[in-house]
Amino acid sequence: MLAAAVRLFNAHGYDATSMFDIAESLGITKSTLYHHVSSKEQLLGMAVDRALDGLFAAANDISGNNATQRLETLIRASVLVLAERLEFVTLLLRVHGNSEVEQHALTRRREFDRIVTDLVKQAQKEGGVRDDVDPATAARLIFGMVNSLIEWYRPDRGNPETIADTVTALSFHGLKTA
Amino acid sequence: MLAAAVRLFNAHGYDATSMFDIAESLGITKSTLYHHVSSKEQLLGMAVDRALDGLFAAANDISGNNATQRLETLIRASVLVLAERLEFVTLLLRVHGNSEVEQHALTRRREFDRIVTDLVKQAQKEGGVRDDVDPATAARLIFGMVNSLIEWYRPDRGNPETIADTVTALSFHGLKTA
DNA sequence: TTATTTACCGTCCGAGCGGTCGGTAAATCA
DNA sequence: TGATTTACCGACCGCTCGGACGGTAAATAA
Repeated sequence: MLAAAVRLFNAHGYDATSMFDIAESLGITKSTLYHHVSSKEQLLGMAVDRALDGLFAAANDISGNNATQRLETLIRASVLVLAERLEFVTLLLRVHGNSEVEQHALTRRREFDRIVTDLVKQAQKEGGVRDDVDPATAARLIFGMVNSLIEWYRPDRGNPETIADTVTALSFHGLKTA
Repeated sequence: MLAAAVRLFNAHGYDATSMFDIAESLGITKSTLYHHVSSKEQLLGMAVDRALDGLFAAANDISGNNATQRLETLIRASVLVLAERLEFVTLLLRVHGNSEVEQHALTRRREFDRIVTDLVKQAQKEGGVRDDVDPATAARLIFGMVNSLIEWYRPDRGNPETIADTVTALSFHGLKTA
């Protein structure tokens, strides 16, 4: 049910998707849908939490001897979470704070950003990451790259590990020939 | 007038922004607004065209002795267009094909993607770009990075040239210490 | 001066929205 | 068995939306 809602939200936009549309796609009526969920916003909240929980689980589970390695681990893990929970993360990344639920999601996203920025900062101190770039900017750009997955990655084309390899390679070494 | 509409579209979403909201922000009535534009969708169309025209102007104007240099030029130019037409490009990148106008924007975006992918492919042949990555994937990832600007870049913080430097540096050399 | 165009407004409309409510029938519990 | 909960439905409500329409007053053109 949540999955059906998220699919429609992503396909036509949250606002453009009516509760009737969701009910119809499930073969039930709107009334029945409201018997199982209390509001449209609740569906959104459950979905973005599913995405955020995955991201934070990855962030709390990173391994590596130093910050540079840990950053690479987090980038790779994030790609895998994006791929695995693609539709939920897609919805999350399109949220823009128009309601309490969305504000809460934004707050958690900013918290995640801070973790990444701190990691970049530490990696710079270690000398593992070039120090001629602003850590916050670098963090945003790298995760901009990671997050772009939602725009084009489709689970039936190419496996997540290969993508994760490409993303980490580009993140650390860029396009230039090795 | 277009600027006011785009600002509201970006702030609250296209669907969530009513023609009344736009009119109110301009100190006129909805009727007057409809005297100047024929529909809400027309406003959207004008805005995304403004963004796409900037991007294609950049793509048609790139210089460089080889594909690798031309790719770098295009990346840099795109960052500057994003910064300059931030609000229009923001709207463009949030469009998802729910109407004729949006479909048309998507088609033009795909055309731009193809230009970039071709450039990466050529650069690989030249040996200027690592050949262990799929060109289409690399193109999408790099421009995912570029496009992430709309999520966090604000014209009053840091100048576009500095950002463009960082983006090209990360694109070609990655995070690793030089 | 008169005719026409331009900018502007208040009012209205049909449609669609999120959500409520009263009720029914099947499943579960005692 | 009877009582209660659960899943489901049709009808309805207040509200907002994009857009249409008829009209007015100022600017412009003849």
